Amino acid sequence: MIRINRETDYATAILGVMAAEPDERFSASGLAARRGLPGPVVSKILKQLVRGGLLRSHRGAKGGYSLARDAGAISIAEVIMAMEGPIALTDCIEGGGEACQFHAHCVLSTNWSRINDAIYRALQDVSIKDMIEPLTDDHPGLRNLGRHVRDSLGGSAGQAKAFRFDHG
Amino acid sequence: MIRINRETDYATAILGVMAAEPDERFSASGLAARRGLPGPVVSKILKQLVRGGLLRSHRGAKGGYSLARDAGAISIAEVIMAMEGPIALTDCIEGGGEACQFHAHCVLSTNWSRINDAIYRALQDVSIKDMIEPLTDDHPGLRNLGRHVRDSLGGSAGQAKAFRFDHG
DNA sequence: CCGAAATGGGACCGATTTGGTACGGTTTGA
DNA sequence: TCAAACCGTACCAAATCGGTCCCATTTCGG
Repeated sequence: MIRINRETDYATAILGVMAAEPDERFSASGLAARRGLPGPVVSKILKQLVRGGLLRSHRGAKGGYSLARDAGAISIAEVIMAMEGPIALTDCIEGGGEACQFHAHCVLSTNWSRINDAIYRALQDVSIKDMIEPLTDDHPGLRNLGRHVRDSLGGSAGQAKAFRFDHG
Repeated sequence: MIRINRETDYATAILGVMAAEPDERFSASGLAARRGLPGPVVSKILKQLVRGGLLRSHRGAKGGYSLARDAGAISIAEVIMAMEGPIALTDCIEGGGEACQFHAHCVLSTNWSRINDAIYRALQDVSIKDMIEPLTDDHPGLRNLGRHVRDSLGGSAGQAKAFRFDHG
């Protein structure tokens, strides 16, 4: 239902805690306690974020997790992709057009692709840092959101590509 | 995965066919044949769209479905809501804040709400009519998209409300 | 050198959602 | 009266989601 799953939501919450003290090193259990979330879930999420390149992990005793980059440089779009894979509203977009089993409506797919593009760029313009502070009227990152959406819609013909996350 | 479900996709395809001949009356089986979709599925979708007020139905022989309003006045947001219920990225938004079982991160919920708001308004500005024609650079509906997104982000403090569809 | 504290990588499971089918009832036009 | 349509709803298999558990591996510290 145009909905991100719960783990992604938790992920932003966890990243929010870490963003407040960027130089700290956090253990999974510590973060779980801080957010009141079940330990195993937090652990699972953290592993995923490491695989996505958003966190760095340090093994062994006194190990833990820390942000891989500045919180201002981690976008919500990246968090979603790390947790859920490519951002693709429809099967058509995800499959690059070949997934339309019924080949039903490829006229529309270009426009779905544009909408997808717009949403992606909007999410790309909101960072973890933005999320942890109350947004004021003219927060630069968020004002740019609108512009990028407009730009993406004015661009050349739709390339029906999903925005894939490089998990490698 | 920030993904609309397949039936919603089909719904836009079906509405697209109907929008091309606004005065026609379409049977479920006819539409299914035209789009190459399984009959029962199309039928199910059409019923849902009637309940959502987007289509009018006419029973009996020579009956069928027709658009309840002009195709330019039916937004993608409405289609999604008719098919999938309220547009709410997170549980928090949907439940009005009380659904946070772990009460984890209500600092962030306001900002999620703003993002949700932006996406909703963007989808509200794209009509079925827009979807059936290749979008040019400065299609008015799509240019407005960006502006509305910006407006929603500049607004007053976030009211964490889902955009509910009145199914009654 | 050993043990505790951490992460890494899975497997696993119940509950929900999704995608699709089926069937009996009701309305309407010829 | 009969067939063409819609209406409602129940049903089902498959996929996804939310969450737990277990064990291997790494590292620090005494």
